[in-house]
Amino acid sequence: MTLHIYNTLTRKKEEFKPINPDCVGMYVCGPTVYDFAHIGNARPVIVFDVLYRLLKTLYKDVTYVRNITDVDDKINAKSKETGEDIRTITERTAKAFHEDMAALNAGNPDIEPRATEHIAEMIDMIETLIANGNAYAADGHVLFHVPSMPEYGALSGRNMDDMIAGARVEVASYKKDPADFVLWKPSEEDVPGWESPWGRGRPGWHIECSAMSRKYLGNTFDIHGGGHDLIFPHHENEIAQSCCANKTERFANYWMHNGHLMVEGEKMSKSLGNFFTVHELLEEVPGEALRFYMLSAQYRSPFDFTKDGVREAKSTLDRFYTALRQHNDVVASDVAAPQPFIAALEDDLNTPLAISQLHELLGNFNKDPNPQTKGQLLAAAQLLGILQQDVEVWLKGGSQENSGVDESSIERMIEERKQAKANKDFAAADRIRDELDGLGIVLEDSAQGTTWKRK
RNA sequence: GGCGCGGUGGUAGAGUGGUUAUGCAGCGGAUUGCAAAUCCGUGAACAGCGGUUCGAAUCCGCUCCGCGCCUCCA
Repeated sequence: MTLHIYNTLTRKKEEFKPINPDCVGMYVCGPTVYDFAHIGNARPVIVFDVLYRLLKTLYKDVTYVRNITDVDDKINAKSKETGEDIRTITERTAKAFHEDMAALNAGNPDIEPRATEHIAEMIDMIETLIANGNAYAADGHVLFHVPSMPEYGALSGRNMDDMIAGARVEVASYKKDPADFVLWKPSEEDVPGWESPWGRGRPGWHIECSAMSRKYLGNTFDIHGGGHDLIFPHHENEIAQSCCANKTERFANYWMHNGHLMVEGEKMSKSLGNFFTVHELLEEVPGEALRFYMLSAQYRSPFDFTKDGVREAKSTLDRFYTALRQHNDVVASDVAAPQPFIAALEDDLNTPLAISQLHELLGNFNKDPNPQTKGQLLAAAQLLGILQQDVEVWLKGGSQENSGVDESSIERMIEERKQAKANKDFAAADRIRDELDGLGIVLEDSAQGTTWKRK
């Protein structure tokens, strides 16, 4: 089995053939930094982190680029609303984003370019587009002229007539064609702006990805990813800009899009009160549980995020960690993840199937705790980015840091219970166990003694 | 209106034209002072209607239902 990827461009699962087998390039659309990342923002981060881990085992070198959008009208609006300086907002939000994603065990990309640091590259690209006859300046704006690109619409599978028919937005007077989109727009005094051949202004939404991906990955690269909703218009417009500016037929060879999140069966929205930021969820659930939960469905499917689901993911991880603790004395061999597990991931990141392999490994390990199986289990888990932390920290930290008992009192009560058991005073022993249970502490007796964990 | 995706057992969620997904929950058993953890066993599904086929939950068509996108939302 080799890596196969569902390509939005062709609507088929295809064998992945990198342009250069020694160095795979991947670009994923990153956050606009104006507010905490919500749980839906976490899905692509986790999914492409798993892909990155997998690619690194398959290829010598992988370059993963994920941008930070720090110039955007939503940021401007936020600043106007709170009075906070724009730079302060973007710096603080980017930092929070990194912390939250780290808690989800998602590593940083190799390169994380910021839009504001690549204005010159964007202006350069826009000038090329004008020179090539694909863009025009009007009213302080620069617009991409969609009819100048006959192939426009290939990614999203739509044609111009459909779009005009379905258009529900007023068409600005300076547009030559209703489908034309903004590359550059003028900035009023109180809005961030940069000097340009078209006056003081700021870039449109799509141009940063075209400019920055070209700078770091070249005119054509392997994989471009992002949320399903970005297919149109964002990615469609990126393709138009890049192919016309670079005079190439292909921008990215493989387009991957993750499905959206629902919350408790409903669309996540602030008004419904089911809007969760990663930041607030991390206060009640370990990031690893959120990550594992997200991976329980294939990345292209819509995902219904529920609190019950998170709890189940957490207790499943408990099972794995409990087994690892029980056989703490077994030293894991340095082996690769088993082939069926790899094959599942290579099949368009079939993480649910991969997880079922993980369960099989767990069963084998419980039956026969040997170094080989433990090594395989940990190697497989590493690719998913789970089961890498200290077993005691996981089991004793749990999700209830606030349950109010400290470790020394727990140890003391376990000692008391041990005495009671030695005296065959089972009523007293059970009373202690019940008391601890009420505090969220579960005891596990074994021949080696008693261990505990938080629920 | 246009384009696209999906409907699998109590639940979450894979999958293949004919043979057990897997987890959770349930039921029975082993183990345990009793539990917990673990192990063994077990029931249960492929939205509906047609078609192709020796055979379809898996391919095709239609119907019903749900969802997404259609200019700045991952």
